[in-house]
Amino acid sequence: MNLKQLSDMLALSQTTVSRALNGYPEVSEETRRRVADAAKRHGYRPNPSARRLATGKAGMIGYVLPTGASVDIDPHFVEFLSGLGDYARGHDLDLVLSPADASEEETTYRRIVANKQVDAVYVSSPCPADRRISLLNRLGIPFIVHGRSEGLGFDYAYVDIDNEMAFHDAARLLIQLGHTRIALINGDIRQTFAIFRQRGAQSALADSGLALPPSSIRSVAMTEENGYRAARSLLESGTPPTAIICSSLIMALGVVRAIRDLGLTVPGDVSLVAHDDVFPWLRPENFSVPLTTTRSSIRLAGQRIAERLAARITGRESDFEGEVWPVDLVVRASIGSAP
Amino acid sequence: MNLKQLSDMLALSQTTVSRALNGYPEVSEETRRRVADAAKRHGYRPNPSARRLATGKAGMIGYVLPTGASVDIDPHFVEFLSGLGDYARGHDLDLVLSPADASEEETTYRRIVANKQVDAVYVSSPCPADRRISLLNRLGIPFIVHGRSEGLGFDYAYVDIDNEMAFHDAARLLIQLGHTRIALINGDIRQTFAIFRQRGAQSALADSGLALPPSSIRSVAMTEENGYRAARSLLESGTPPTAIICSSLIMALGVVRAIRDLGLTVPGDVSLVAHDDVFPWLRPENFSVPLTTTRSSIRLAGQRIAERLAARITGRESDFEGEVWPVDLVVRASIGSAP
DNA sequence: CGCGGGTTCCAAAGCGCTTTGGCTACTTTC
DNA sequence: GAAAGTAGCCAAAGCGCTTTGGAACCCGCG
Repeated sequence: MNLKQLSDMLALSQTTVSRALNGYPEVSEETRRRVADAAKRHGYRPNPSARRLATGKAGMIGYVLPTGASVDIDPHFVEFLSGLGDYARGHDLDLVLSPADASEEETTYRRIVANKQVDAVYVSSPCPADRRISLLNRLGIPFIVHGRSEGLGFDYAYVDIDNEMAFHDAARLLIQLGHTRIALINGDIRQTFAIFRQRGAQSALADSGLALPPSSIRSVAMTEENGYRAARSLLESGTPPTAIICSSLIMALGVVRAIRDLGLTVPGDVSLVAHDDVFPWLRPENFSVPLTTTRSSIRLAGQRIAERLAARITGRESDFEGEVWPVDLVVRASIGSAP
Repeated sequence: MNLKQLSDMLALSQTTVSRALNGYPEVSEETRRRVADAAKRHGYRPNPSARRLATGKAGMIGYVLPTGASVDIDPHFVEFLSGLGDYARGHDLDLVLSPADASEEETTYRRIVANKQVDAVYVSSPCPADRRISLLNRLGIPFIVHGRSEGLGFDYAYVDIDNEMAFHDAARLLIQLGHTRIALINGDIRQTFAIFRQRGAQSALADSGLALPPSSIRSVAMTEENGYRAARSLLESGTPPTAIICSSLIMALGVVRAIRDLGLTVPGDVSLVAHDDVFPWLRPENFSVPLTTTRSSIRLAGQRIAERLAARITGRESDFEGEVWPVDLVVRASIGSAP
C-alpha cells in the first residue's frame, strides 16, 4: 500500500493525502479525518526510503560504534542503550550503529552525515578537544555528547554527570574519616570523565593540604583484572593507601580481590569507594562488604539524551546547553576511619 | 557529489557509471577503471536512500531490541555487538536497532520488513516455538537466529553453541570426581539455551544413575544477586550440593560470595563450574579460585552471524543450515573430588 | 456584477539511484 | 561483402515520497 494507491482509493491527489497525513494546514478537517481513517484502516505506512530521499530526514539517530580487533565495546554501552531505547520506543526512532575502527572514524561520521542516513548523532566517551565533536560541529548535524570535552572553543549540547564533584565529595569524606594516604584507580585518563574525577579527588585533598601524587594514581581500562593489578601494586608499595577510590564497580571487584589476597580487610585496613553506573546485574550493596559509591544511572542519561536528540531534530531545542547532573554519594559499609 | 555530476564529469551516461561501479559486465575494463578512479578521487558515495528506493536493498541489518521499563538489556549483547561490528566494519554494513517492548515486538518486525528498512535481521535468545522466528519465516526476510528454537516445524538458519553437550561434559566431569549431589543454577528456563543446558546436565547425571531433581535447579535472570541467592538457598537446604554448575560468570560471582559467606571453600566444600561467554572485563582465571568453565566466545558468534547474514543478503547463502559450535571445557582450580 | 482573498485541492517536478530496452559500431562468419 | 553477433554505451522509465506553483471554487465586499 503506497501513497498512490491510497489516494486513488480516496479519489484525492497524492499531494492532498500527503499533506493531510503530515498535518499541513491547507486541508480541511473533514478530508484530514477521512484520510487518516483510511490510512489506518489499510495500515498505510509511508516508505521511509522514499520519504528520506524527498525530505532528507531519516527518523534515525546514529552512533559510530568504535570497534576493532583489540577494541572492546564498553559494557556501560548496553545500559546507555537501554535508556535510549526507553525513549526511542514509542517515538518511532530507530538507532543506527555504524561500526568503525579508530582510523576510519572520521570518514564514517562524514559518510553518515553526507548520506543523510541519520538526523542526529550522539557521541560518547569524549576526550579533551575531541575531534569528533569539532567535526560534527563543522558538518552541522545535530548532535549531543554524553560527557564533556574541553578546550573546543565553541559551545555544544551535552549531558554529563558531575564527575569532579562526585570524586571531590568521595575524597573529602575519606579525609574526614582521617585518611591521608588515598589512592585513585581511574579509567583511561585520556577521557574527560577520568580527568574530571582525578581533578575532583585532587582538589579535595589539596583543600586539606594533602596531595595525590602520580604514584597513587592508576589509570587503566576498566576491567576486573586491571582493578586487581592496580590495587595490588598500590597496596604493595612502600606507602600503601588506607583508602582507595575506584572509577567503576567492575574494577572494584578486582580491588576487593586484591585486598583479600593480601590478607587485608575492608574497611579495617582499606576503605573503598567506587563509582556506580547502576548495572542491573552487579550492585554495590551486594559486595561482600557493601560498597560506598558515587552513583549515577547511565540508563537515565541515555533516556535524557534520546529526548534531547529528538528535540533537536524537530527544532524544539536549538541552543547549546550543557547539562551537568549531580551525583549521589551513597554511604555503605566499605568505608571507615583510618587505621 | 552525485551520480549525475560524476557522469557529467566523465562524459559518460549515468547508466554506464552506475554499471561500472556495480561491477556489471557490459562495460569495458578501461572505462571501469576510469570511473572507479574518478569516484575514489572525488569521494563519490552513492546515496543509500536513493539506492534503497531503487533496489529495495538497504545495506543494513536489523535487530529488534527488547526494551521496557523493567527490561534490562543483556550485558552479553555488547559482546555480540562487538563481533557483529568486527565483520560489519569493512563490509559497509550498518546495524539498525529498533527498540520495542514485548507488546509491540511483532508490529515492529512487520514494520521494518514492510518498510524495507533492513535487508536481514537477526534474532537472539529464542525460546521454544519462538513466535518471532515463525513470523520472520512467514514474512520472507532473510534472518539468522543466534541460538535455537524447537518445535517450529520448518528449517531456519541459526548459529548456536552446543549447550547441551557443554553442560553434559561439565556434569560428567563432576561425576567422575565423585560428586553425586550436583546443582544447576541456570538462566531463564523459558529460553532454549537454558533448556538445553538443563537437559545436558540431566542426561549426564542419568547416565550414572543420578538425578537432577527440581529442588537442585534454580532458574533465574543472570545477575550477581540472583547467583548469590540461588547458591545460598541450595547450600542451606537439607541436602546441599557438593558441586554447582552455573550458567554465567556474573552469577558465579554471587555463587562464590554465597559460598564464602557460609564459611565454605571452593573447591574443598563445593566444586564450581560456570559457563563463560568471554567478557573482556571479567575473566574466570581471575576469580579468587580460578574457575573451571565451559567457554564459548559470544563475540565470535557475532562475527559469524554477521558474515552469514551478509551472505544471505547477497544470495550467496540460501539454505537453512544450523551451525552448532562445540564448547570448550576449561579446567581450572575450582573443581576437586567430592568431599 | 465583478473582483480580491481565502480555502481546498491538484499536476508535475524533483530527490539520486538502478534497470530496461534499445542503439551504434565493431567483429566474426560464410 | 552482406548477414549476424557482440561489446559498449545511452535515454528514459521507474522507485514512493514531498513540495512548488498554480487552478478551481466559494466567500463577501464595493
